[in-house]
Amino acid sequence: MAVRSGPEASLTPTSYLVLGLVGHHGTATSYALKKTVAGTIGGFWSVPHSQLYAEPTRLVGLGLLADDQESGGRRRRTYSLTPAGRRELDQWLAMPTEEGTELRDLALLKLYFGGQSGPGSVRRVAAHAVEVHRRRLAAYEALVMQPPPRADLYQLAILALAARYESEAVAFWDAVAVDPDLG
Amino acid sequence: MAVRSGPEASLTPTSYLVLGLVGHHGTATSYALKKTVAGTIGGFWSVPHSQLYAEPTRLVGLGLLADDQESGGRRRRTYSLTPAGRRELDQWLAMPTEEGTELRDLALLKLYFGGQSGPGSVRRVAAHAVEVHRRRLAAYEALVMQPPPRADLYQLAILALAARYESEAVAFWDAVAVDPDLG
DNA sequence: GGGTACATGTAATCAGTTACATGATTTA
DNA sequence: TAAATCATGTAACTGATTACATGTACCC
Repeated sequence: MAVRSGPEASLTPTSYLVLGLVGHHGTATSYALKKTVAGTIGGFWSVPHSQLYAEPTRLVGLGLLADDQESGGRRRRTYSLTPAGRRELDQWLAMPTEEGTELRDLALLKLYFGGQSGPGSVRRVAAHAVEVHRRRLAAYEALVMQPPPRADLYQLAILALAARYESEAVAFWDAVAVDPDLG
Repeated sequence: MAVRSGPEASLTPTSYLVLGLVGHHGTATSYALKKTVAGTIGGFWSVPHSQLYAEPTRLVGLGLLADDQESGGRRRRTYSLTPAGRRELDQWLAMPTEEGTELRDLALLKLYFGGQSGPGSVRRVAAHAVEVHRRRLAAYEALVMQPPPRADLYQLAILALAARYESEAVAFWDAVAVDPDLG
């Protein structure tokens, strides 16, 4: 007789992202999740919108979410945590993780092979990366100044960390753009 | 009659990672790729080893890699770039990317929902994250001090950037661990 | 009343993950 | 010679991506 229970084996980070967002909002439609992701976490943990429709369906099947579908009009589904879903989420949130941060970045991957592409390519890639990170930095700073509704201190702290990373990235790529040989 | 050519539509970042590594080494087995990834890029762009066996096979099929299989012993396959592969890689390396960095981090995701889990959980998750990032920082610093063979300036610069991020992460999580309420 | 952006999904495909399997070397 | 670790793959499954499709509300 096992002590642990629940379907945790089949849950992915996306599952917990959905559970967490629904838990945070109390109640949410897929579209609401999409908006939240786009506005905040999306910057450091993106999910395509189709997943935000598919995943809640799965979670309902697992008994972790309840859904309430409108009978008229758009017939849209509103999700909320079941007690089992709340338990599963809490348990996951309390468990430290072994993995660190993955800095997934195609531009860094290209730079990694910069020795094969030559200074011209490196300079162009770097110049563009500067712009990309500048924009992101501006977006994060705007969010910190004018936080989205329902944002709490943890979320603001994370935005601040992300902003710090972006500002380092700007400096980094700028240096590369100025001197693509890293002389 | 199209001007562009090649199978670039079906190539993923993993494909280019493999092409780039093979190009960098001149010639490589899957195992060699695995070692390189584990030692360097793995920190910011990880790939499971099974992909490093499957992907080269696909690339051979697309005519971008050539393989040379030992007839005796381990019958291992050694890959090298074909001219088409070199062209495809160069073209990709020269093209700036729109996407920025994704800071994929399960611990940050948990912290994002920290308001739902309480200070106790947050503290424990943070304390563990400090350790994880400390170890990574140490590993990056060791690499910078004693670079792997064949590492060039670009690769060292990236390691340095990663190290800077890790040291910020240590500070960040340490602050959270000390004061999980972010008072 | 026609266009455009918002809103809400479904379907097909496939890369990536996880798990399994096993031969070759080294070490104790 | 047994154990452990290094080296080299294969197989099955499925979550994620990409593309398609359509309804609804607002605006000019």
